[in-house]
Amino acid sequence: MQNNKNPIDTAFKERIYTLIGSIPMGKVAAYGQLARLAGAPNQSRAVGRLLKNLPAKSTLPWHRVINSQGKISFSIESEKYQQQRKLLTAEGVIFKNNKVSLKTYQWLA
DNA sequence: CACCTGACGCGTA
DNA sequence: TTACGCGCCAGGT
Repeated sequence: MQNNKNPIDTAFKERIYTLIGSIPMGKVAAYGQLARLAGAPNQSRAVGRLLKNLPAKSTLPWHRVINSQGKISFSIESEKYQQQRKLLTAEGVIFKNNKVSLKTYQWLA
């Protein structure tokens, strides 16, 4: 266990993980949206870092997290882009001109 | 220690 | 609608 870790950062991380885990299949959430729900409105980049450092063994639906433009935040040429898009398409998310419908975000109030 | 980079987002032009 | 700039800030060089 890491002793002097900042409890606030740890709590933030846990909240983000919980939120991501609560995203229903076929729906998505934006980095900034999650950060906001976790109580840290200007930390969208922190959410991105969390996912980047996410251990491969994790079962979190990281692919359901995209940016506020409704697009996947990887280069359209990258393998990661293709992988994420494939996962989303497999659960019914429709892409139109590389973007998902805004309705896809409506998984919460 | 300075400087760059990035799984972001928003306001302006 | 697309293009930039700036805020934010942990990590890497």
